[in-house]
Amino acid sequence: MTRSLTAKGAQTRRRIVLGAAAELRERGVDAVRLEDVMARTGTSKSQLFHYFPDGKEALLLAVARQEADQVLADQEPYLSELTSWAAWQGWRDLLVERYVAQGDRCPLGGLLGEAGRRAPAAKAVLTDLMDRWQAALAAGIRHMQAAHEIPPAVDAACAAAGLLAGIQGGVLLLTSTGRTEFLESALDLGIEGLRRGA
Amino acid sequence: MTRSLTAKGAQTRRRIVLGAAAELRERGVDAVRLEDVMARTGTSKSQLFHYFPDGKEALLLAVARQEADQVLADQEPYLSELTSWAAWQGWRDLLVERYVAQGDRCPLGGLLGEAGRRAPAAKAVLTDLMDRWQAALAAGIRHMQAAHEIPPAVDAACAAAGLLAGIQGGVLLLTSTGRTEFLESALDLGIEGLRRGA
DNA sequence: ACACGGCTGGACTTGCGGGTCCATTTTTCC
DNA sequence: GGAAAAATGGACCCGCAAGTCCAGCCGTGT
Repeated sequence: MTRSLTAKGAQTRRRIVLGAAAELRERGVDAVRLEDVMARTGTSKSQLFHYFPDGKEALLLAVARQEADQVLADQEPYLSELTSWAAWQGWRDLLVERYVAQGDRCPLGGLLGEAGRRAPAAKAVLTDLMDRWQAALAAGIRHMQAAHEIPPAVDAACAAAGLLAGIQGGVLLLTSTGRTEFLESALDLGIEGLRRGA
Repeated sequence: MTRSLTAKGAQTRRRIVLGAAAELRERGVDAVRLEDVMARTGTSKSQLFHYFPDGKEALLLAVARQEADQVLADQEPYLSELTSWAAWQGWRDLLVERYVAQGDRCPLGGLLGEAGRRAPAAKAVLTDLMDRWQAALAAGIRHMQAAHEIPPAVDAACAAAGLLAGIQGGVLLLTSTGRTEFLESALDLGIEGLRRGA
């Protein structure tokens, strides 16, 4: 993107993005203040605008990209290798554990809500994330179908979409109500449904 | 709550809440400005603070209560009478139709996200809504079990939780990506799962 | 009718937070 | 070593929107 970045500059930029991401998780999208990011990262306002001339929105967009990649990376090594029921179960457990540990801090939850309306670019990042996520699940389903573990009648894309919806809703309800049953039930029902060919 | 309300006063108050609700749907939780509510409802700032002395947060809380009740009311007459597969299907279709029509405006989506963190009262409204919603679904499942349409091994509460998670995620993804497949798949898979006893 | 209390209008204050500017220091590169 | 470019510090500006205040209006009851 922006050329001419000193090693020191790149490091500072990275520090800003990471600090902003942490601040985002703690405070929420629209409660993040540039001042907080400055304090956490030990930078000044001129630095923020030096590396992100388009201001807050551009910074948050960079953070969104970072977090979106992280969401998928956090599901490895399971997500890319959903080739056995054990892998599915491991993936399920990892997901639950991770989001329970996160508590009410969802890195992208805020963006999903409605922040995307004023920031179409952020919306694009989110839809792209969901596309990749759904594709990974669908690939896993097809692997299992090839291994005759899931009936061929199952539409992989549809099943993946439904499962993904369950995850998102489960996480949403986890963050807002503090209860894990929604996420766990959604995952268990979804996986059990695959087994039975729903 | 507030006593000594003239008929005219009650009407104005109601007008404010309704107008604020509309504004909330259109602009989102934290993008709502008191000024917008004033313009839409033809009221002045002193009126807003007259009826809601605690300011914006109290107003939005009143709106949240109103909208939460509406969400359940909108699912009638199906939600209370999930006693046949036809009723389940009708409920499913109604839900999809309603949210698709709403487009990217979700009355409570914003609150679910993270607004609840700074407004615990709003959070309580949401958890209460989800409780009632889940209970209604569980009741429907038990009806079907009594009619031997759903295997008795199914845990009604868990299945309802999973289904609800799918709905929330489906709506969330509908509002953020514009695609209906998530909501539809989640509902179809959930209902199909009930049939098969997942 | 008249007085009291709720109702309404609108100007004003205040604080917060994003964005700008420029002077200074540090790095890079020839 | 020195000029040019990048990195940094921090003071300043500005608009927006929540919340305050008070003066005047209605309508309700005795």
